[in-house]
Amino acid sequence: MARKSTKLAKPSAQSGGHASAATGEVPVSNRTARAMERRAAIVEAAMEEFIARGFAATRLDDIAKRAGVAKGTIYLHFKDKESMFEELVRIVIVPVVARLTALPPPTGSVRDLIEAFASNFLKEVIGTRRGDLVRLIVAEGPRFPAVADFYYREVVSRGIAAMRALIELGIARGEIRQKELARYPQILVAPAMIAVIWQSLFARHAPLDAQEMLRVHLDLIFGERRTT
Amino acid sequence: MARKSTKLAKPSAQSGGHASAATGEVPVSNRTARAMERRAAIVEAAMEEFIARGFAATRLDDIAKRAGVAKGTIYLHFKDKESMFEELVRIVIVPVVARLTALPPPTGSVRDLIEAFASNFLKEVIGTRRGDLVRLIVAEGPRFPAVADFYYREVVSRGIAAMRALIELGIARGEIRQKELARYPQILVAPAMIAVIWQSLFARHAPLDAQEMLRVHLDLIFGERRTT
DNA sequence: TGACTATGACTGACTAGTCAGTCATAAATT
DNA sequence: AATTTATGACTGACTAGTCAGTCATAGTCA
Repeated sequence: MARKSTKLAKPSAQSGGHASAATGEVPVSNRTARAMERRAAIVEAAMEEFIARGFAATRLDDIAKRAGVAKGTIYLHFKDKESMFEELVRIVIVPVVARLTALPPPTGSVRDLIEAFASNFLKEVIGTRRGDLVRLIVAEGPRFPAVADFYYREVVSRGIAAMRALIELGIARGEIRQKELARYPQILVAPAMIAVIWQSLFARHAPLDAQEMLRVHLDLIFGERRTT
Repeated sequence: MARKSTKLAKPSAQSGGHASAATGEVPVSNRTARAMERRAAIVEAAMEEFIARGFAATRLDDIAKRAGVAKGTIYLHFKDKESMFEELVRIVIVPVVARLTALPPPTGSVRDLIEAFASNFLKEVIGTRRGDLVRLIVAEGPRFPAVADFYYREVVSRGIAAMRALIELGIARGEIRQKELARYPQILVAPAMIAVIWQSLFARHAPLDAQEMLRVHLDLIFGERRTT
């Protein structure tokens, strides 16, 4: 098996190396930085491919091509396809949760708080690649208990708890009438989730103004808003 | 269910032949009936497998084994794996829609109507194999435009229209306050969809009393119900 | 500073295995 | 016997994962 190769010395050079030379940009210098960049490229490419084709139908060759690396390189960063998928979810989800979690500025009414939250969710998730990831988790969850567990633990249970706290505050302050709502924070969140799914599946058939829908939903919970 | 067939009798002759002779039961005699039975068994088996593993990861061999037929038999009924999946969705969805559609007995309040609808949905879909199918459609939809189109056309758009009509009636009768709700019937349906997904993904982590949640949601829309 | 060596990140041809779809043959039915 | 239906061994295309070999870079020395 002489791997062969050697191939033509492939002098021409263009490649192999990274273009660094020609353009002279050479921003990344040391190896580690380069490796991190590649890892990021792989994660990005993998997300695109998994979202587009689902786990089983995604080819590692395609991920490699899209990331601009050789297939073997993927295995320098991830154990196998499955754990790549699981890590991928973590890598992408964690920062989103962090950002979404870190923004409760304890000011104003509960409705304002929730509205701020919703507006962020709208911007960060609905209709974005991130939203597609959520759909992907719904899709692959049953086959990846690890992913479903992670998602439940890190996103769902936290989100539900946070919403419940907000609802209880709203009830205490008299902003929310329906006391039972605290038992099912899912109701508060449901339209946002539906919006995520709708954008992935039906936007082409019937576009949905998610922002407006969420506003109407909040009006339903808090009562129509007086024109400020 | 109904793995059925053949089995029982199954003398020893495991063989392919059908036991018909031995027991003399010969329930289904003519070919067409037999063929229909087999087709149904294939559909049933395929649904189980697709739900459990997703489209790409499902093996036709497994479907055949589960259905109790040879792989080749599948190809007597379906052109290929892809069109089998598409037909499957139609075959399973159509009767559900028919049943769900056919039940508006024009009696009582709008809330009663919606409640009847919800209770049916609860019984027929949430937490059942059918609910899993819905999740599967959400999962595979983007890769099967034909399925997404069909589902939008036959289920979503009809459902939205029906809900909108109901909401408008409720508004006209003074049962529903929020007039804007008619613009987003999705809000009315969202908790039910969330319940479907929740049961597939998170029931093991945190069971959800879907019926109670839907009741709370209707209370939110119609106002708390007086104890009848 | 320039030349020489050591390192390990990277490559991609290759292997072993999987699975959709076929078709020659067998079984059942007429 | 002729015809229709069912079977399952088989094929060929495809792909996850491997690993011998390459080469850009970091490190060392003069």
